[in-house]
Amino acid sequence: MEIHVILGAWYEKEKRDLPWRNTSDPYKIWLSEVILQQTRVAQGTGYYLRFLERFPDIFSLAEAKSEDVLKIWQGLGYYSRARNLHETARFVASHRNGEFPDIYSELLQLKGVGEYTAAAISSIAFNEVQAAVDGNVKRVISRLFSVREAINSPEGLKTINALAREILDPENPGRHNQALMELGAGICLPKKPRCINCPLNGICMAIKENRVEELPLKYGKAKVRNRFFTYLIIRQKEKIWLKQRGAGDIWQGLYEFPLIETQSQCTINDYPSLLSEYLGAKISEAQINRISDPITHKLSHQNLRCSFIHISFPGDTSPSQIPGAAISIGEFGEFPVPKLIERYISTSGF
DNA sequence: AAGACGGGGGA
DNA sequence: TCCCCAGTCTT
Repeated sequence: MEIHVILGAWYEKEKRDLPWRNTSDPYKIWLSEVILQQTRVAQGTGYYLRFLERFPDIFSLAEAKSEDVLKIWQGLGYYSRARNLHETARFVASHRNGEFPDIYSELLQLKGVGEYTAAAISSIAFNEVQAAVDGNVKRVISRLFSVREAINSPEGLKTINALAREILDPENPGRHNQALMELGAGICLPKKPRCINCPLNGICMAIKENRVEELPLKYGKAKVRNRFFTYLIIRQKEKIWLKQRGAGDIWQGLYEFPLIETQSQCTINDYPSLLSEYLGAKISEAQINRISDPITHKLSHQNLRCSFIHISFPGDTSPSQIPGAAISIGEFGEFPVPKLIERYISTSGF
């Protein structure tokens, strides 16, 4: 199914009831968009309601004293927004007979109305097919398509804008834009996104590639990805288990011990369930010989926190679920392994 | 392309 | 503390 269909249905069901969503008055939509520039809904809502109470239409705003406009704005920050709002109101009132511009290109000429706000107003108030790309949308799109470029670089922005236009709902651009933003504000969060509740989690490229936490990329600071590895050094008599790494990740083709990767540093308490799940067998504590202190291994683009758990099976039987294959310890030197593994073995032994 | 512009809230 | 928020304007 098309993205905008899923998204639209989700939005109808989950959208918040916000005061500016029950109007098609461009004055009110314009006001809400300006207030919400770099401002959270929770912070802006009270200002929106008080502003409208004091200046219910564009003429009352146009006739107001600038001190009174700023007074209402007091505490909200970015006060140029209030000045531009006032100036634009006077312009529209005097030069356009109070009629708000109704197309993107003209909205863009207004003071304080940039690309995002022009697209938002034209799509929401006038149903013009324009993609409104704000911080939420940049994040959602970059994850949805696993965009490799930084979202604050010119190329990255071009990519995001192009994708935003592609997935736009031509029948309902305003609703679609708001749905994308709603998703970014409530589900596709900067940190700890709630992918489990996301209507698009089945088609999200970042989820598929396990890159949700590191996206969106930002130019300026080198984003180093943190990963948490727990290696299982599994021995039975003179045998030890190794596993070859697959494509699409570091160390492709090299060998290492069976590995459990977690999203965060796991503690001693996590191991029993983690191990039994991974090996498909109950691991009694007696079989765990040693757990190393975590080692940090730095790659240019990743920080690896690695722990090693030494496990032995004294008898002749071992779980059949162990990933990889058992080799004799004597053959270990014949297998290519990452530096990290080599270093650990040379200092700690098997 | 980079900096200025605010204040609040969450981790 | 740091990051980010329904961005825009200026240099």
